[in-house]
Amino acid sequence: MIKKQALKPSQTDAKQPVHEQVYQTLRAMILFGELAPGQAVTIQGLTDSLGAGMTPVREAIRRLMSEGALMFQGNRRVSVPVLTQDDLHQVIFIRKSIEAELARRAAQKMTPTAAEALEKLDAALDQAIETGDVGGYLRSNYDFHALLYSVADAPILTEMADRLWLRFGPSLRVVCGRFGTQNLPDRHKEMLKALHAGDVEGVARAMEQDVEQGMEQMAGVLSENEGRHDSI
Amino acid sequence: MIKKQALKPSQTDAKQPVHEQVYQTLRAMILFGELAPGQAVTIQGLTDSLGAGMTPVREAIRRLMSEGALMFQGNRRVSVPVLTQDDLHQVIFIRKSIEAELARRAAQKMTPTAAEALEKLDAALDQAIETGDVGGYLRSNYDFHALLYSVADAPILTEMADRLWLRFGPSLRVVCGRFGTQNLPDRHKEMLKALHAGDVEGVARAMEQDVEQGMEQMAGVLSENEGRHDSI
DNA sequence: CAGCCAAAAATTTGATCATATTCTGCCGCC
DNA sequence: GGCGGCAGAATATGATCAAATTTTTGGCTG
Repeated sequence: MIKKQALKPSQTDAKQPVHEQVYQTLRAMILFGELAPGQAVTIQGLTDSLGAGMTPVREAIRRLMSEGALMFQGNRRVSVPVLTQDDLHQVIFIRKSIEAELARRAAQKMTPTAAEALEKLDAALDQAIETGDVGGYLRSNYDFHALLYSVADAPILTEMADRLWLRFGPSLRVVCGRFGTQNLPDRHKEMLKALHAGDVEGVARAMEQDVEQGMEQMAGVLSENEGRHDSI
Repeated sequence: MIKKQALKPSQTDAKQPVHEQVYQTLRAMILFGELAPGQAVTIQGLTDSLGAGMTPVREAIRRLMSEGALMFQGNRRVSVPVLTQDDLHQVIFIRKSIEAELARRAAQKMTPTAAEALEKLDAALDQAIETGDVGGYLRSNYDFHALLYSVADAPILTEMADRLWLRFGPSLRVVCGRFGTQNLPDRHKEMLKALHAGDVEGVARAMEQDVEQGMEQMAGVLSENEGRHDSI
């Protein structure tokens, strides 16, 4: 079941509308694997656990459905989609293409401030890997990529990349939960080095490899599990 | 203003929920340029013109916003987005990548029935071009690509491609409305020929060129108009 | 006296909620 | 094992409240 946690209008949210807060909350839960693949999501469950009305919750769910983060099961049921092997290969194909381009653009527009922030995030990521902090790893890894996207200044590409993260987020959590963070590939060091050298294509190449390796590893783990019904 | 037209529960829709009908209606209006770039869209306007309640309309709008087909203007106004030169180049990049891959997959899974249907759609497209029927051209062209996607059997790639169509639909309509259908490139003939020859990479190449030429032509026209405020 | 800026009321639109209605799935009964 | 009712959840509506834009009006200045 979804744990009860009221929406807190934290300082950053200021006066965001409720449906936006619900959306952000749900999105983070999916992205960082707090909802397992296949788990059912009900409107009433969310109105209760989030303390919001039905209309905002409905809107948030529709939005996430349209982003592929939630799936409509035909008979008005909604659940977190289970990524198939075939789905994952499609995701891999697009991610490699889009994220390489985003990296290219980011490399051309990089500022010293942003580069420094990237180094910091990468350090946090390393620490999460060492201590085996799965949640921290997922967040740092996403933040690293997200920051790069924001530097790239390409809203349409960024939005599409974000959408893909939502698709494999839940499965990534499952994979990490099962096998730990130790052998996850991390090409961020190479990326940062190429960044400092001003090697645009090098950054793009490193990104493509980072994506490919991470995704292929996921594909390997998922293929072992395909068809099984156990979670975590 | 948006013209008044009640939702008709046509035979195909059968028992679709209202919010789905509203979504489909609005989507088609945007995709085929019945709403101009920059045009404002209000909830109350749609509840009146479509004869639906607020909740379904709200959901449909949220969904389309999340697809990039509608834009939130900050002060809770919603409008059809105006495609900038920069946006368009991002769209071009992804379309080339995704649609080439879709064409590749479609070529491998093509059936005689589907190939025949494609020929028919291409013929309809040619006729629309000859008679200068802009609406017919837009529809046939979309149908041609959509059929190819469905053959490719790659839901995630297809969904992303569809999303991109929604982004440039309104602008494409403007371009066609201004310059007619005569000099629009059309690589469909090459694509069909390669398809019959079983030349998978040839199909992908033809698709990439079809996309590139169509999009670049749009970019050229848009660049002339950039900054102006006149419509149509 | 006319024109203009600004402030405030009024209207329009969006956000949220409570409620009614419809549909789905399940359970018990025949 | 099939059929009908029952419970629960989703869909849809209208009412209500809040925000923003537009209009009006009053005062000031040239």
